[in-house]
Amino acid sequence: MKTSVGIVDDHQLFLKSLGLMLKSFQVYDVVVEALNGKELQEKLKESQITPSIMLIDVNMPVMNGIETAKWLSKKHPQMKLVALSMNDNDSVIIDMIKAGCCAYLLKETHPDELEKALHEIHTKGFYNADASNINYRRLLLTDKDAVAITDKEKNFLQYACTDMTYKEIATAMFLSERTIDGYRESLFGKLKVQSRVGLAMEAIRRGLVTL
Amino acid sequence: MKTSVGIVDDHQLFLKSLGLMLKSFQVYDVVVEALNGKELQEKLKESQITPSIMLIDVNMPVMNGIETAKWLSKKHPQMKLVALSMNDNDSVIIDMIKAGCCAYLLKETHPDELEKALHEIHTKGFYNADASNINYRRLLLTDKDAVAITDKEKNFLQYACTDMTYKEIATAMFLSERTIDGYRESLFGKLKVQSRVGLAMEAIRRGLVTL
DNA sequence: CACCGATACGGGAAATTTCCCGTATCGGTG
DNA sequence: CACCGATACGGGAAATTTCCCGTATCGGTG
Repeated sequence: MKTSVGIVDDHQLFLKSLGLMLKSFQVYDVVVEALNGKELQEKLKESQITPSIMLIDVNMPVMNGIETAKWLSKKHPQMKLVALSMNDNDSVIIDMIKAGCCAYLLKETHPDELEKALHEIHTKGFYNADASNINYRRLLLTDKDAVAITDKEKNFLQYACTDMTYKEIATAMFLSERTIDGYRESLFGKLKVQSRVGLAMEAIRRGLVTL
Repeated sequence: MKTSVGIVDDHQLFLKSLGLMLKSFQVYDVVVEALNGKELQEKLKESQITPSIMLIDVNMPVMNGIETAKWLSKKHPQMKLVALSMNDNDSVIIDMIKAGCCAYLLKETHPDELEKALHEIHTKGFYNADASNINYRRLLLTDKDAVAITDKEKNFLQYACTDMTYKEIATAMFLSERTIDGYRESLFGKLKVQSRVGLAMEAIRRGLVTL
């Protein structure tokens, strides 16, 4: 019997063609396809299908890969989750692993590696992309200084990545300039930067704000 | 006889699976696959193959989509070029069209639309993604204020998207602070921003600097 | 209830950014 | 050769950012 696989990816072309590729591996059946986490939730509930393996894109509208992985690992703990992404942004990899993914594959992976990965996940339960250049040591290091950013700070970050002055931001957030100043100082420390430009860049790099 | 197609995309998974999808349309033969423009150049020269249609990803390392499209339209003017991208960044679309692409498709396009597009391109020579939300009016408007950015300015932009102060940037570029100041002022005008943060954001948004 | 951490805010100085005023050189071009 | 646009640079003021000093409130928690 073939192994059932689900795919969630907002790029339809990739979603469908990856499905074709999985089928070409002969041993997999694509039983669910969705464009984002929300759609996946609905399809899983409706169809009562539970694939053994789920390939999850990280960047998706409506409901992103991290939320999706969290939901799946809570709702279907036996399901093997595989994160699929284009950028090898460290903090995102960590988040996906934390959210319950047992493997992280880049989209520049060779199909053969995908096949090998899926096979190992199915048999051994995990897969380490040793061939890829993911540096686990660096990962753990960055994890150590992975920091908790409050909702208010995140909100401020959005404004900080803007042409607005701090005074304008304060007005927009209905807060005093001094309060804003506190957020800034706190974030400078957390993200290890020294200027607003550095802050904005780091925020984008970490995916804390969407451009 | 089947129509010959080439694909250039740095994401191997996408490259290969898209190839499978094209084959599944029955009337296309994928004759060349490359991970970037440079590799494509070599493969085309070596094999002496000239596909009728070339699908070109915009974001690629080594040699990106714009350069690749320019080279192809000069070297193989009869080849139909199709830009393939994930973001619908206006200025990039314009650049790809200018570089000789006769169509621009997003990766979130549905496979049916891709099939339709390829068919139209093959028969009529062009394709307009009317179903997609590309707003041509907006495109032309942004084109009007598309501005020429000099190499020096681009170099400065890289530094501006950094934690460095202008003084440090000046030192790093072996120029006076005043000269740097001129670049800044010029770019503020060209990109219509009023602060360094705004400049940095716009630079990233337009793909002028890579994060 | 005393203490603490999170949150909000004020005053002010130093550094940096932004914007204005100029000048000088240099390679075309009419 | 006079003129012009591109490039490089200097001086200085105003605005903004960055960083320091505080204080006050409030919801837990020992």
